[in-house]
Amino acid sequence: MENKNLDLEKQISEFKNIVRKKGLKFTPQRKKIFEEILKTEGHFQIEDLVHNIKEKGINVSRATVYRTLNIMKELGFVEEVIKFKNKTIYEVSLKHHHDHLICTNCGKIIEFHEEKIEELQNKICKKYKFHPDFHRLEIFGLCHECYKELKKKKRK
Amino acid sequence: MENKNLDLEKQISEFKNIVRKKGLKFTPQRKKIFEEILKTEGHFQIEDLVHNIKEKGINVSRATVYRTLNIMKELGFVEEVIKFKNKTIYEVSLKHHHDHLICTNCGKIIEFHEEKIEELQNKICKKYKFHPDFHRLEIFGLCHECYKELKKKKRK
DNA sequence: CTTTGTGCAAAGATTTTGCATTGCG
DNA sequence: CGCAATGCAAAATCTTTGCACAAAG
Repeated sequence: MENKNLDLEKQISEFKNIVRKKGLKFTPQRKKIFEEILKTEGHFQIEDLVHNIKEKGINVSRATVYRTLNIMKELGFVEEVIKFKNKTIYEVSLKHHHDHLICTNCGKIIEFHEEKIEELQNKICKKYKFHPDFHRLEIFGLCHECYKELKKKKRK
Repeated sequence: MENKNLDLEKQISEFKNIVRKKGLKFTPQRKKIFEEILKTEGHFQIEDLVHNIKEKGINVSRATVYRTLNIMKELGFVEEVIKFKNKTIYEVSLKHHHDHLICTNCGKIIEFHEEKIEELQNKICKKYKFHPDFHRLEIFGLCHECYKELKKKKRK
């Protein structure tokens, strides 16, 4: 628990330094948004963020949330990872790269990383003389729980 | 050329039959939209479609284009494949499955298919007891031409 | 003739932006 | 103090929808 708080402070401090190094300002709003993002399990949607912040009676406007996220994206603290049903899902980029299994029924996101897939991708890029920057691999389908549930319903 | 027109008619006819089989109506608008989609090189954006149709003086409203695309998606004639910069890119699903290299500079889309990646994906799904439906693999970066061009500019 | 489709305009949803004001550094 | 950030509301995008009318089957 204490450990966690130390981590949190360390990350916020790092964020502060990087923001300032870029000639930007470290405002209470940016701090708050960053804290809220760290509290998520790694993935979040903007509207959830806005909602969570509003709920706690903290004054950060939607515009600021959007603007801050764009800055964080540029600074590499978050990534736009998934677009599904016209919603953008962001991801906190504190871990190493991974891809996603997305349940189209319950919305659950499972992360995975398969080095061999990354290698094959590089091979393909070479073949097409393509210079990759980043990629997204999203597998949509049903998680085990939803699959079982839907199979049960079908039987009835 | 003649061959191509035969193909076209055959595909339109198939579309007509499937639409009717579903109890839906085969209207001139739906025919027109389908024809325009077939004319693309496999990928298109809704607004381009609307624009192309409008330009030819054909009367199909934006609402009808959106509604028709949703139907075509359900019927499997098109797929939503890429979300980039808040734009949805559709793909005509007449070819076998493939993935995409997307140039973030010029927007060019290169298609590829790598069976080994598909196999690895299946392996991963099994590991997580996930039941895949479809997937998207998008590699963003620079195509060879843009890479060369941007390198040249940087030097100056 | 019934039911579905269309066009239009309005409404929704998501994201960006202009401008006056605030506040960090 | 100067410049960047904020909040607000308006606007810009993209997409869906209600309703009256048209047309397919």
